[in-house]
Amino acid sequence: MRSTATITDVANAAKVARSTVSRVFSQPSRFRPETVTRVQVAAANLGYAPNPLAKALSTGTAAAIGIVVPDIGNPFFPPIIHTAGLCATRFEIAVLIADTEETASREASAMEKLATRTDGIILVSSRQSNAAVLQFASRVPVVLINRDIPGIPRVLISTKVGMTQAVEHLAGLGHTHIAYVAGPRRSWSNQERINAVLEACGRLHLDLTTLKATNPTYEDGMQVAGVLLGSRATAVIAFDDLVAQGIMAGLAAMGTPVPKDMSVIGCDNLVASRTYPPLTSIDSRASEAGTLAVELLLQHADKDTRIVTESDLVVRSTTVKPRRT
Amino acid sequence: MRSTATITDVANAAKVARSTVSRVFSQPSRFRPETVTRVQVAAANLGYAPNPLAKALSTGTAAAIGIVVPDIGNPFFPPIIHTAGLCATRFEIAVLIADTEETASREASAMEKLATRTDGIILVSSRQSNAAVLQFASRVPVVLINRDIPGIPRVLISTKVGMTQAVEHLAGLGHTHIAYVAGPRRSWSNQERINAVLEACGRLHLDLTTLKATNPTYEDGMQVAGVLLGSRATAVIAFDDLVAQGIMAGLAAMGTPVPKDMSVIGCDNLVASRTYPPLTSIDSRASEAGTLAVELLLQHADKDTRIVTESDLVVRSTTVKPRRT
DNA sequence: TTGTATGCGTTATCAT
DNA sequence: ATGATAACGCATACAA
Repeated sequence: MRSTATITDVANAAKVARSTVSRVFSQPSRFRPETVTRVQVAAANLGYAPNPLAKALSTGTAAAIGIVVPDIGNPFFPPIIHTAGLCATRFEIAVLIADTEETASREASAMEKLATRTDGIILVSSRQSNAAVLQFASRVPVVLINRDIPGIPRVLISTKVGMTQAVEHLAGLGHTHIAYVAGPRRSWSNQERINAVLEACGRLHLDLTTLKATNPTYEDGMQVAGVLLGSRATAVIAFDDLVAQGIMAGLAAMGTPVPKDMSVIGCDNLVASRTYPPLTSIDSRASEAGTLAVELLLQHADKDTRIVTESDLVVRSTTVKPRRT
Repeated sequence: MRSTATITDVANAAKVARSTVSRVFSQPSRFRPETVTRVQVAAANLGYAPNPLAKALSTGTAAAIGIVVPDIGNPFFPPIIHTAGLCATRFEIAVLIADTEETASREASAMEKLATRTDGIILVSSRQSNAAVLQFASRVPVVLINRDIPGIPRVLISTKVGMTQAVEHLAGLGHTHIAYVAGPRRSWSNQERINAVLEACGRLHLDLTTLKATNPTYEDGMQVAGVLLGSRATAVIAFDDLVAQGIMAGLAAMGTPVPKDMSVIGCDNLVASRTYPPLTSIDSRASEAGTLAVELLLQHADKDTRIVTESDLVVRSTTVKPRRT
């Protein structure tokens, strides 16, 4: 916190009362132009900037929000944080950030800490129980991202449409047996994705093999590649790009060319453009969620607000006709 | 900002003065155990938590720091932010974050905003002029990461050792002509890297071709691949992993197998383990810089403090003996 | 060992 | 149209 000129300094320099200075900044129209400019000049000369902390104490609103993510290092979150920050800046609002290292306890304490400094919290991919989150949200304004808890405003990054398009894309190419590599069982995203795949496969009469990547990592993706080759699937949809990347590496290591012998589709479209071959993936437009969440928080959105984002398939080079029909 | 129990509420409940409550939290030893527990019980019952904003106003220190990065979406920064946050949490200090979208003007205004809310700022890979940064640092405690401005404490993420090891590694494999693909001309990192390569090549009598990736991106890396094939180099060191990834994709697209016909080395070791083949890269341990910078800031490090981090080569699968000696 | 009083920088409520 | 003054929640110098 820096000691700069205070409102009192400006008031003295401009020969007016402190309250006048304060109001010149908020409602200049209420004053004679002469007074306004006198105050503004004095403020400029002294390099005066209002102290947000003092303002917070006086007004009861901190002009700051908190954003809590499981792991900043996960490439899924930075775009969300980025747009949230952009949006917050538009409203002259500061962003506090906390990384919970994927643990519920750290998440809880981080929220508690942030709550006392901010006007509300955006909780992304919470690892806590519904009950814990609800209890917290009853005391502090909260907006959820990627967690579907009735009673708390939330924005869900959906890939349902994209997943459906992915299956249809594969069916259109002539695939009749595909695999889905699932992510974290409890995750809302995973459940939505697998449901979409199930529905589309049923509708299009495709055989479906379901595999699991316990953790949505490159390493687990690599391990799954072996199992995948044991199935009769000619195409695979992975829980996310990271897993898809692992699968591609695993297949390559086993001498199976992608896409010739196996079509691969990722999800999130985060690193897909930088793989080789460039990965067909589902763009979830996750970054939009950051903006939406900030707006919801600032507008004190109704507790039943539930925004579901759109998504679509981005076809690149890893999906082709199956070798054997 | 949430309205919770205040120090006055606790004081009333415990039948003591406000100052007693305050001091029970800071120096419990000064009180009779009976008083201490009475206050603690009252505080616990009311769910009292000190208001950091009020404390900040009273003490003149905000118990918060700011961290300013050019682009959260760049995978280079999140690890730094992560460790900085971890370290700050250890000291019970909050972290405000700002993303400048790579522009000097946004960076300047972000720093100005953050300065009024925090006790100091960590400025990462600043895009501003030395003069502007110095001027700001004269008013507000600042620690630099990856910017070498005398007069401001700084931590530099060095890859000198790793780059030297990289050249030695290639020489050891039998390469006699290598290429270096440079990054942003003005960047401290780039200058340090190219100097290290120049020195090692001179010492080991290696021919060196220098190429440029105007922006350190995957796309520019791809474009460079063509030029690279026009040279007689049998190995290439890229400014960073992203460029290396682009080069690998470019080479693959032109039918040049890596590493058989071209050895490739990246830098930063951020995505290297997830490429295929896994990329030999230089681990710059960038994340350490976050911790170091926070410590420097909190300890009010001397203005001439200059920490240079270590680095080392991580050999994976993209570097082998040259085909033609 | 504990209580009283004051100030931190701002906004807001009265006045004038 | 502007000024005086009381909060906001806490820490601290000073008393007792």
